[in-house]
Amino acid sequence: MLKTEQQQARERILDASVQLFSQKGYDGTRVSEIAEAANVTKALIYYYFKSKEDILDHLVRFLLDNATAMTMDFIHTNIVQMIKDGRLDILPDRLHFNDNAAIRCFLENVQVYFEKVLDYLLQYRHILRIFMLESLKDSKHNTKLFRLMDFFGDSEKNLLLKTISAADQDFNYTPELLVFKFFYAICPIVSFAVYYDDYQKMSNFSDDQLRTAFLQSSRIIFGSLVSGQDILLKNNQLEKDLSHR
Amino acid sequence: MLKTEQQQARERILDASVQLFSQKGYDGTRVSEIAEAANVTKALIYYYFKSKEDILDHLVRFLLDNATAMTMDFIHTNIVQMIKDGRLDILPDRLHFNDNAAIRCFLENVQVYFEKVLDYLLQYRHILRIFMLESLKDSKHNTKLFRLMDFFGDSEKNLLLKTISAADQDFNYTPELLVFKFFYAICPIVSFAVYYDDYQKMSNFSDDQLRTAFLQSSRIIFGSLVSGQDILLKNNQLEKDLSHR
Amino acid sequence: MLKTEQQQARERILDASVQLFSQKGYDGTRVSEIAEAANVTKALIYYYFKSKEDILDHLVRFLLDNATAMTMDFIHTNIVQMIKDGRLDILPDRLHFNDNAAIRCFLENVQVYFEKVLDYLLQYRHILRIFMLESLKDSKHNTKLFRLMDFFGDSEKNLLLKTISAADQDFNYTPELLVFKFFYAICPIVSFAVYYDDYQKMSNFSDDQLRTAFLQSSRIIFGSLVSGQDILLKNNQLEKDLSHR
Amino acid sequence: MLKTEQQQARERILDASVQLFSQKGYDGTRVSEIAEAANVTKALIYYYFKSKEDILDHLVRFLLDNATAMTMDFIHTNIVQMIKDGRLDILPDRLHFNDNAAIRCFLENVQVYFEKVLDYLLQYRHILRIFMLESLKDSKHNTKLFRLMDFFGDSEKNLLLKTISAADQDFNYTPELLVFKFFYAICPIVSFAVYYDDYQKMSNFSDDQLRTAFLQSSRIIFGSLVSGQDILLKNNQLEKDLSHR
DNA sequence: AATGAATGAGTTTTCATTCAT
DNA sequence: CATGAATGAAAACTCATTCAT
Repeated sequence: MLKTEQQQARERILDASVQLFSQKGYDGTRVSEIAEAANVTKALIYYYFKSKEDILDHLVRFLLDNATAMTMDFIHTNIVQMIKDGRLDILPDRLHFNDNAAIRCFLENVQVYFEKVLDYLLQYRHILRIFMLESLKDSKHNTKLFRLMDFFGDSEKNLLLKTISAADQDFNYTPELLVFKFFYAICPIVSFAVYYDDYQKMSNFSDDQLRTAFLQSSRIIFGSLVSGQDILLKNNQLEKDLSHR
Repeated sequence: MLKTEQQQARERILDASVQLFSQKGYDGTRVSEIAEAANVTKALIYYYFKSKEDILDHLVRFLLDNATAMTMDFIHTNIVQMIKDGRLDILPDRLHFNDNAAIRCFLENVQVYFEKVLDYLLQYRHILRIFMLESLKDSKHNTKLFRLMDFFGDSEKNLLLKTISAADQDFNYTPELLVFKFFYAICPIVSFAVYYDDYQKMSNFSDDQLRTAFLQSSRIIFGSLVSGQDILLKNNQLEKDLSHR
Repeated sequence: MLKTEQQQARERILDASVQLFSQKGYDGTRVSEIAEAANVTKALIYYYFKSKEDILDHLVRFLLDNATAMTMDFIHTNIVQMIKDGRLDILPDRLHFNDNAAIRCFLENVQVYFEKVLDYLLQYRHILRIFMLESLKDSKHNTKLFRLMDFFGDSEKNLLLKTISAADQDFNYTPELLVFKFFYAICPIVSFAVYYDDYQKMSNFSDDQLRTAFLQSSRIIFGSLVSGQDILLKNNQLEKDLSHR
Repeated sequence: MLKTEQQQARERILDASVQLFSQKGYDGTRVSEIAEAANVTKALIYYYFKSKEDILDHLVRFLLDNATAMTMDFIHTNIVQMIKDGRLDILPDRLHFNDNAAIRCFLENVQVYFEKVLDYLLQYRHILRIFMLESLKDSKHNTKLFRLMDFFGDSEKNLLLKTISAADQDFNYTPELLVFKFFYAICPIVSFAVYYDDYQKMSNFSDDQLRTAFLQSSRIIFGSLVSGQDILLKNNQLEKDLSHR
């Protein structure tokens, strides 16, 4: 999707759509603009896609499919593998790690996964922006951002994910912690990707600086993805510390 | 804007616009839809507003003015007042509180202010949603969300704010800490307001439960608004703690 | 619909549509042509009508309503009145006239009605042509020509018609006689109206000559509308006569 | 044209066109629909036919050629043969039969011919429907239905037919009788073929029943094809009879 | 003989906006 | 204040046709 060479017309149309939809919104983009940007005729767009909306659907599906694949990969490589190795147990109420090494290993993997997710979101930040734009409207893609944000992908069609998702629910995540996770872990990373270009223009950070700054910020929140309750506890402690200073 | 009684036509038009813009986006909303929803004729809309965009401008200005007023109020009541009282000093590199009581007072005020902001954002979450929708496009309201998010209001036209804004920059906030603040403090609260209705529908929380859960989550992050560096330090500590468990 | 003075725009649109649809068919007519012929802008057409098809629907409904009204009028003035006067009885198996005068009266009324129908069809022959064109396609107006042809109008929505229609079924019309009636009474008169202009151009008849010639031809078939069986009997006789000449 | 086996592409295209043109009209049918129905690509259609209109022309010519052939066959077998046999004379003002046996023979032949025509029209009723659809518009096939209806075929290009056609004009058919013939003989049989499927669906007749019912009805009208004046005379008689009953 | 890709020139429809009253 | 009627400009979409292979 990022090739700029002599791409096939269909891909050029998709690319142009990503650019324009993410800049001007779906409704704000004219099919003729897409045609011009993709250097094809309007009619050809309708040769490849049933309608303007069909283009959007393709983009949404593309992102969703990728996200799903990546999530499944993580689950497989980490959760499932550690369970097989006997280093991790999914108890009714929590993940149980056999030893500190297991915890450390898991945390490192989460960290790696987090960075992979971040890079993925950054790579497709334009589509993500379209996604966000649409999720804010009550369009049919309304709920899909939530799904994506939960990193669960298209869970309805995917049995494995369903199982893990169920497991995650057993995770003793209280609804309150889910609120925390959603608004203080997922929203920031999505926002980071979506506002990346705007923020960069405003701050004059280099790509690397910005990415590093964000990752550093994220580390503050990290542990909570595993054990939010601990964070809350620690933090109460924190507040006391601060106030006793 | 929230009266449902026998409102005047002009207000009904604004109300209908808020609803529709926030549901379908600016471009996705037809003037005729606004007319229908407001129970007026299209022509009357053009009697009260110069153009469709003029309606949007009014809404944006309304939110911005309110936000500005609220921010200035906070600055006055806390920062300025504490400086006058000699309890707070703005040094070239940081805020300096004279004693623990001052810190505690400040933190409490921040907390109160935060809740006020939250309620404000929740009250006008529909307009905020429009704001967000527009900020994601490269419309002329593009940059305004950033300004709003920074609680700086319409800084160009406001000398006092300018001064304070400048002061804030001296705040010894490293650019890295601004990244943290933006993505882990501002984004969450804005997202919370914007996705409030969607999240509630999904989670079946009551208004109170959801608000409380979010405020509780926020407390984790709070201190960092004052002293982000400390949080970062504490957090490194946290990680060590976790791994030594 | 036939005024040529300073008509209202809506009527001019309908008139232009009748002309064009009947000349070029519905599919063969462009909305822009209607606009030009009606001397209005394309946009105004969409101000008055939901779509191109909506125009067609209006025309169809117009003809149907008129036909229904005329049929009901006939039924009232003749059938119902004669029943009230005790001159006509609807028996399970046939119409029973009390005396020859009643038959003669009825036949005269049928004749008058027939001419009224003919003039009506001639007046609206352009709409009828559209009707026929559409009934030949499997459009949604497919079945409506049959209804119109049966002079029963929109029988579903009309209780009185329903009753009479039911009476007509009791009329001892064998299915075979209905075939005769449809193809040798209804088809000719409808065809006459629909092909009127073409036939006239080809034959150089004056309006009066053509109309008279057709009415004269019709008289041959007439009795059969009342008592088809008789005609069939007589006709067998006829054939014998002819062959014995 | 009715084979369903492994037809050649060209025939499948023609078949599909017949189906679609007769269902949706020429203008209402898309080339892509024909392609789909014929299970060929659009491009192949343009390999076999010059244009969409070229397909229609082929169908029209096909029907016309057949009708011409059939008419010529009849003329040859009956008129010409009877003239040769000295049983029939074409006088300047009328057909003259030598004896009753000749009349009887001619009438029988007309009857047989009529049934042949009926079966022919029924067989190609779909093309006939297209024909009728086009004749109602002012397309270039406008006048061809008249020609077909007159059983004259494509008279311009056919010298023999021209002669016969001329003879027919000498036939002492008054213009009034032509009106009768056209609207009460030709229109019914054409309508019967064209509305055959619709009528059948509506009436639940079997093929045989419907055909028989129509032929029976036709017998009433028959003589008039030979000697309309007699029918008219007889009919006046008929009316008197009825009224004296 | 066959086709996937491509298109010019239209088509229907939409929409923000204006205007006479 | 209020509105029904009107519209220019442009939007989405269509379609018969062509062309390179």
